[in-house]
Amino acid sequence: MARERDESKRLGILAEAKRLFAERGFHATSVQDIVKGVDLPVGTVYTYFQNKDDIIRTAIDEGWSQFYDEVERACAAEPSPAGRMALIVDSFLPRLLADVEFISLIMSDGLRYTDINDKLERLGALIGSVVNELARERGMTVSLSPKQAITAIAVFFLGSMDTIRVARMAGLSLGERDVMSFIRLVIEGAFRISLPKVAPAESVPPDAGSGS
Amino acid sequence: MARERDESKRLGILAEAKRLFAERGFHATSVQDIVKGVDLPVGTVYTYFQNKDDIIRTAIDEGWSQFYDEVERACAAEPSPAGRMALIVDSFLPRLLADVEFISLIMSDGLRYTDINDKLERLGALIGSVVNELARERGMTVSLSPKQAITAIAVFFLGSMDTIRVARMAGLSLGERDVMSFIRLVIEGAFRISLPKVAPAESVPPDAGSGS
Amino acid sequence: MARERDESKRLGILAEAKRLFAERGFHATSVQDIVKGVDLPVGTVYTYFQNKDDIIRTAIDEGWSQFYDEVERACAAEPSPAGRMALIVDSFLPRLLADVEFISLIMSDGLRYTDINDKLERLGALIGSVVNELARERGMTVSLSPKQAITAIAVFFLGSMDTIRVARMAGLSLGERDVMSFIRLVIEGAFRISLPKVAPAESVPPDAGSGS
Amino acid sequence: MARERDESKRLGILAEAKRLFAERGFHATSVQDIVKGVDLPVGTVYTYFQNKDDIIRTAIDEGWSQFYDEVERACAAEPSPAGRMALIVDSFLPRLLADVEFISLIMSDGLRYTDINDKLERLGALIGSVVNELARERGMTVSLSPKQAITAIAVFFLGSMDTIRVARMAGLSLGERDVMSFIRLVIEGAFRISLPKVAPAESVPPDAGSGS
DNA sequence: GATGAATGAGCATTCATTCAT
DNA sequence: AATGAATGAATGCTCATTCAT
Repeated sequence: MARERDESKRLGILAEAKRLFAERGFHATSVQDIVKGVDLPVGTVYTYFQNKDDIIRTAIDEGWSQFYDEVERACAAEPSPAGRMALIVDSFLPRLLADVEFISLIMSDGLRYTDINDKLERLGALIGSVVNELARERGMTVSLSPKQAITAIAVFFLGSMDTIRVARMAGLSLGERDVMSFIRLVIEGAFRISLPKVAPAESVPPDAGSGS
Repeated sequence: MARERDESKRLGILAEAKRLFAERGFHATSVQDIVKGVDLPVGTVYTYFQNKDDIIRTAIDEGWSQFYDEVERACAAEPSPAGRMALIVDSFLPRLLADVEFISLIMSDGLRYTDINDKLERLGALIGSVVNELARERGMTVSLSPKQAITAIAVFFLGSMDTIRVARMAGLSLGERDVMSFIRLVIEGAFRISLPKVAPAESVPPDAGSGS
Repeated sequence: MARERDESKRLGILAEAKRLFAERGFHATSVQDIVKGVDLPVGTVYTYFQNKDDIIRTAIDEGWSQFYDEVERACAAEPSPAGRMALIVDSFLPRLLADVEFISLIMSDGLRYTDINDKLERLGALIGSVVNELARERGMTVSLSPKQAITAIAVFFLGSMDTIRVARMAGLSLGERDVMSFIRLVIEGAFRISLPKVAPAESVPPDAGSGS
Repeated sequence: MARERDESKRLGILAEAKRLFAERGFHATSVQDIVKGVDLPVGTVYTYFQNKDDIIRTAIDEGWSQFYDEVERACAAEPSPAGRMALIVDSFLPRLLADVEFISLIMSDGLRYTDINDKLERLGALIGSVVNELARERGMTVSLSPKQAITAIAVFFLGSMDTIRVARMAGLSLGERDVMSFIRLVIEGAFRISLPKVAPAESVPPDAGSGS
């Protein structure tokens, strides 16, 4: 839409901001830090963004939409519930886990700058429906109320992210692999299905694997 | 002979700092903000703490030890594994949940200022042993490896905290009650026991129920 | 396109800083004092200098180079050793003496912020060579070892500066004129030459006569 | 006069203050630094001294009187002018040189807190009279006016101190030994006498050799 | 008298944002 | 539109001195 040159500046600022916010936090990153990392004059930031808050808001919103759109598209293209579940667990969850610092930022400072409500409810509903369909397909009666189901999803999702992040920062001997294998175990146990083994998440490059 | 160090001042600073850190984050809270809330001159802070970092570190460390010591004492006094599990779920988890903002601070900014490794490992080990004893008592074979077990505990623990925090901040219609009931469901399902119903956590005053 | 760096601001800050440092010392002069004297907001200082140390360092380095370059140029343009000696004694020494407070600052606090080693060795070598050439021209054998010569130069140079400064600050009845006449006496006695009488140094305006 | 215990505290504060002032300068040394080094409560300082200025003033005044009294007594006890000169050069000058940082402090910050006028004039007069007597004894006519003589003394004295101090701090390869040998050379040349060689000044312990 | 906590103005420096160029 | 110097309130922290104990 805009000139190519301009959009690349905007994206450069966004990428560097995201990187620094994830690394040091929102408050510990100055606007001057961001432009230094991307070799642009300060003023430029205010051509593309209203203010510092707008940078974090945009980074979250754009990352999230890209991610969510892709999840939705991929799920729509996948005929079987089990396949959709495999997609979520094997493809999308690792991508989120690879970007754990930034997702955590979304869940902390981000909450002050974006409305995350809709986003979470849509994602929860999507996962919830996959879960329900899978249960139905497997001839199981869901013993959880809708609210319990959504709670379960939230606890597993946020718990996974947080476990990885805290373990990494605190130097615990728990990693992505352990969390992934635990999640698979839970799902395989709950639905009595067998999810295919996939390449370990560690092979996903940290900044390319996820748009969020 | 000189004026004596006034523990109530130290605690006042600590409490106000904890409150503000939880509310706005560490960086967004200035030392002047803290003293303003407790009506003390800036200099006083530096009589009781080395610097701003020392405030957060102390708040975390003291809160954590108080909490952990109490958990340990209560568990030691409780003869049956099921009783210990009930204690954790019905007494200690709600206390943590009541102080969710601050626990989250510990798990984010706090990681840069305290060594949380030991703390988490001790807590994980304690809960792990309760889980194991309960399983043994119930005549069950534990199908999880030790690492899977610790992962499970971390995911449930951190996921519960985070779900409540995010839901609260983002205005989702999920609450402490939902998370508690989910956790009970999981435990009752896993061990085929029935945990007694207790008073809802909401009745616990936010700042008195937990030293953490 | 943006506003350009304003060299006059930089020089204004430098001049005011130099004045205040000389008057009260480095530690007793605050950055706010400096900007107050030159009617600029604090922040501006940090556009032109990295920090307070950088101000004193720059003041010393730039002043010294200006001074030294001029001495060197003038000496190179003067054919006879006696003429070079006269130049040093009658033109450059008075300029240093006129700026005695700041030179003293260089020799005290300055030593902690600049590398003065090179500067002094170059100046010492230059004066030393003038002394040697003059001695040779006058058919005298130098009875001082090189180290004794450099010591002599240092003692006379620093002693002159210090005598004037201390006398002025302590209110003694010794002045620039006395020190100058003593130095001339020593040189005239040592080399059996007669240095021309020049205008008294007091006529040199304190801040214009020397860049140092 | 006061109780032994008290006087030792006062002297301890004075010694530590002198050490720190010489090392870091007056402004860079806090009162709390001083008491920390001597393990005394802050309040004590204000029992013995009116304020921080009073510490430096006292350190200078007491050190100076002790030193001057001793010089005067020793000179009075020494019958020959040459002996008095030897005393000054070989005994008292090295003691001052050993305490060069503090003497320099006297000559810089010290000038703002003490009246040094009298001290310098008395010392100058004493040295001046030794010089005169020695000249008379050697059958020489003094070719310097009284003011020139006092200037000469000041330049040599302050120049020696400063040369050593600057050389030491700037890392030049000039030392006490060089300065001492230069001073002897000048005196021996001027009076055609031979001063006895003495133990090198480096052997004088830095803090015991001088009361100043 | 001895003590050391209390005090708050003052310090060097940063930073989001503006706006002259 | 692009630039980056300008701005000054705000930051974490220090410190000489006082004074309750």
